[in-house]
Amino acid sequence: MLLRMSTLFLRTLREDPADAEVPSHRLLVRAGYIRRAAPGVYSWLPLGYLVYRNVERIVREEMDGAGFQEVHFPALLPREPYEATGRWTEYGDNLFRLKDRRGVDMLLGPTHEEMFTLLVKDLYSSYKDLPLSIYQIQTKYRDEARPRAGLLRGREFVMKDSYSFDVDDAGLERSYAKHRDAYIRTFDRLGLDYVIVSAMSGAMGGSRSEEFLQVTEVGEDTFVRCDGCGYAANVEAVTTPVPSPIAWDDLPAAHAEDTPGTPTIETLVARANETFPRADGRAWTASDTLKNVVVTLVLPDGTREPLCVGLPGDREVDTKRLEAAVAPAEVEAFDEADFAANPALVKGYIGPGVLGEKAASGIRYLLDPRVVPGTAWITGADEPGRHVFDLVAGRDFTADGTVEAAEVRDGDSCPACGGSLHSARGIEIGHIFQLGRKYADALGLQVLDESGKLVTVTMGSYGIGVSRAVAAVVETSYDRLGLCWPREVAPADVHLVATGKDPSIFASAERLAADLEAAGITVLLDDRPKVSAGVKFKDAELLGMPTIVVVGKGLATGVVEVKDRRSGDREEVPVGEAAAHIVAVVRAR
RNA sequence: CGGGGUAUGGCGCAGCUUGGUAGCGCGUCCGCUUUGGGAGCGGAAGGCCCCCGGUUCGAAUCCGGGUACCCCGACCA
Repeated sequence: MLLRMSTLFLRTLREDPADAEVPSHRLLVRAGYIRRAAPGVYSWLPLGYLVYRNVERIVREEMDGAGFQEVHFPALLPREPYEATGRWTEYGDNLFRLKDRRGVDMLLGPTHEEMFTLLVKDLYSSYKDLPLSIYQIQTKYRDEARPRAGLLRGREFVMKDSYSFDVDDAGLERSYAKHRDAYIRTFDRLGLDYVIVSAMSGAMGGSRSEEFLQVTEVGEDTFVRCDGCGYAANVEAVTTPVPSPIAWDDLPAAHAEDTPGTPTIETLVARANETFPRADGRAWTASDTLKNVVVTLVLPDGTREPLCVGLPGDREVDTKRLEAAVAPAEVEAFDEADFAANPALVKGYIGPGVLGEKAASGIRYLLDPRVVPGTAWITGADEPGRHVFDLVAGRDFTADGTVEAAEVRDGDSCPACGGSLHSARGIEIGHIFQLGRKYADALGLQVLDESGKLVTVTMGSYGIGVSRAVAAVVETSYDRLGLCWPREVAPADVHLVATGKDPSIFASAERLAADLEAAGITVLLDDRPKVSAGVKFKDAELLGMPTIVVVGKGLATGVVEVKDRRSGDREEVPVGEAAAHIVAVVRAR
């Protein structure tokens, strides 16, 4: 393939676009790879589409290589299947809905679990047909509340989605593992710097879920990693190491004290140190207090119920973690009206005494895992201006269970090895789920097993953001001059710059380009006449082909210049050997 | 859905405080010169100044109301 700058449909921008901040967005627009068509909707220009197709090709090769079969569903879908699984309403405003001329509801697919499940149900009915893994590469539509960062979060985007179908859990485990391996190969080929983190399966149901996160500051997902071992988890899925219970034989009895004007943890700690100093001389801190945070859960059917989370006073409730823990319910703040409806709760002085399904308030009470039996706390006495000291978990109060809802902080203990966790950000480039039987149940996907009994199929769901991966690749490979494509996704192998006014220079460049093309190398030839060398060099750096070849003033001494875009290394090569040399450079990686 | 910011030629911006014929750089087109780091000179095209209303002799500018976009948060298989 030979592309000519003289005729290429391309306009590079000299300055950064004002409405783009993250590097991938800024550079893809500036270098003329994409243009915004509408909020969160982008058009691909020739160079961008070449990159996109390369990424898609790699994804497809790895899927096919793993033995998965490609199918293709429509993006325009009927309402009924989504009604059957409840997602017509569950998806809410995020679903692009439309009506046909007869007023029949349709939608633009946000994901295709229903369609895949129904297709398999249509055709297959025996355990002998399974396992099966099929996939598609398809445009998806989600009416995001806030699209951002160019290709990273669009309302239209391309996703590769696969689904596995197995008769039993062991089969699902194998299908999941195959996808996991295929994803590792895919992202390695794309040159991404990623981690695999444990994730919550959340509302999707199922037992196991992992995300592939490209590590970068501009990512939207927060995850934690352990310094010591390989543990990594999405912040929603981090588990707290549970301390051993402590014997309470020697602990003093609980005693309520007057602590007027202490509705917050700060005021409480200050008052405690002033009026009730500890016997051992150490000062009270927020972590000695037990904070009881009440929220309202909104269930999918609209029912509202209060929930109280008890956690050490030095930590806040992380709403995302709490929501992940109580999914599919959503979490809302507990407001004044809610307090009025629950007179047992004394705002600012809530204690375990009234909490729990069997206690005065009847409110379900869940504890942070750190609050193990034998730990002693200062907490609300359920009377205005009073707190209880030396209230011991297990001895003086119990709860309805535990919940992972406390914020995760840098330095927290690793649940795997006890080391220290630290947080980082990432772009979700892939996600693999063990869905289980949620969709098969809802849509009635069953097969006959060996004994002739109907069994519900168990499924996995696996996604790669293909258009997002283009942006993710950029995030790993750019510098202050512009893009630096990895060879496998670059629009062309070589950017061949002809600079000078002597016709013999252009003739030499043409010959070299033809030789390279004949050898199977893709070439972007800058054959623009009357364009200064500086402009051509800047464009070559901005556009980011992995190898830049300059045919110019060196020709007088019989050499051309070969530069590596990423390292900046350059060497001079005799014209006669140039083609062979460049072929070797390109093939080396 | 909350908070902040912005809206002026293809791109990046000034002008607005204090109302008076819309400006700069880049890009584009023509001519000449130039050709190894976003060239020089001369000429040219291109603008409902986001929209609607108000004040005024006169509004890009002042006032009121919208809308859109960007960023942060909430949300996000």
